[in-house]
Amino acid sequence: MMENDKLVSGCVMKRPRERIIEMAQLLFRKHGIRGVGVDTIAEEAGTNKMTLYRHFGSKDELIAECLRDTAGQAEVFWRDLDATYPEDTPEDSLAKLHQWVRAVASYASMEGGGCDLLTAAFELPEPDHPARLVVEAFKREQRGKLVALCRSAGITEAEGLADALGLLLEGARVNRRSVGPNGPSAHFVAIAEAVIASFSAAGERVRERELERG
Amino acid sequence: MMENDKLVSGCVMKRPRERIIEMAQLLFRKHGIRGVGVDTIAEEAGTNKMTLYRHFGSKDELIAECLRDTAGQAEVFWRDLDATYPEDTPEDSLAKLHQWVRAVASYASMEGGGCDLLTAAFELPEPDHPARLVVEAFKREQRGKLVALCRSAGITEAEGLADALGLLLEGARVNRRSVGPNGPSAHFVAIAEAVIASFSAAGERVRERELERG
DNA sequence: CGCCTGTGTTACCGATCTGTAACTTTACGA
DNA sequence: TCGTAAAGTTACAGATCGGTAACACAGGCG
Repeated sequence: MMENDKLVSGCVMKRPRERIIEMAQLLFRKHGIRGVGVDTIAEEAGTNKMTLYRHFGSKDELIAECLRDTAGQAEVFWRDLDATYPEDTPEDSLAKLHQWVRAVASYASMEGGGCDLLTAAFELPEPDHPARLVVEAFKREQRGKLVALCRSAGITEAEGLADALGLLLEGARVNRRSVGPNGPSAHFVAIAEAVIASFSAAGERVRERELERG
Repeated sequence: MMENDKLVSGCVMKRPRERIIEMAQLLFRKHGIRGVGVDTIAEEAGTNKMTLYRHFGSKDELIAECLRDTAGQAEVFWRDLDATYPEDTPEDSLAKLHQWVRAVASYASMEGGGCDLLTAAFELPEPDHPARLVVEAFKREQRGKLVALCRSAGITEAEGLADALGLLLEGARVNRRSVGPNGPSAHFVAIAEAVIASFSAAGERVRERELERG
């Protein structure tokens, strides 16, 4: 029983705020953000519209809060990755990079795994929507972490490889959304491995050339 | 003056059907598909709701028609490409592949270039929506053409390269939508070239090995 | 001239949307 | 036991949504 849970008539139940966020995330994934109203969210969460508005103020703020919650799951993701490969040696970091590929692939192949922020970016075109700030900040942060991982793995063009992997991952997500899980996105791991290999080989060639020169 | 234009009080004007489609595409890009109503579309197109419904029957059908129109532009794209590189030799096909990269990059960097179908896939989650059929068919068709191009360019793993390029392109589009045109998507051409090079080199290595063996 | 097709106009339907007001009930802690 | 804060209830406002009915009007063509 967690900190913010409550006992209602003998039944353990999370508090309304959490129930609303979880149900909103679920319904947003199922029907789209604009495809579900606050009334439905509140009812399905086992509460009512007034409580929802007392907690979040507006639907837009609820959306932003849902995205912040989703983005927070990425921290667990990186913590797990750091726990598996705690060393900072180039060899361990390269293994960690390969593990990153497998992990994001398995996460992205889950039901709506990691698509929430992309969906928001597409469904809410208004440039000053509170949700867009969350999306932008998250994307930049993830790119930074991936660049750092590539760099400590000894990749010379760390930013190039990180961007390549980032685009491939987002492409895999969106492609899965378009043509289903059996399309090109199914080969994400193989493609990503090939790209990593080519960037590693490029670094090797540079190093060999430097050795030749003296 | 085109076939379907009309002279109204001395002014050349396209017919309502075309005006509605063009204005709908524009407004869908600006406010999202669910973010704009049929009333607004009709008014902004200089006509009225009844005419819209007489032509398209429903908003969903209008959406599908808009996507079919957008998808049709890809045919012009490939025709231009074929016109520039009419030969089928591996050398010309490889040059054509590089030209494909540059062309889709410049197309994707245009205002909402090629994002309409992705937006629809994200905004319309219902699996039997008429728009989803258009999206799926289009994606498969484009992949087929790209695979064929890679193959005639002498790439051994034609499908692998085609999928890699496809995912990169879709990733670039969606990334641009998330963090703007100055993010990782700005390096799409460089990344795509690197990937092509690595797939070409892989083929070279295979061929060298076969030569060594006999 | 009369016909016909395409288009414009107005009014309307029922449903749903975000958001608010006022009030009642519940739970928990001092 | 009483006070307080969170949560539930009901009703409603104002707007917008997709979609339809009925009718007026226009131009082209025989």
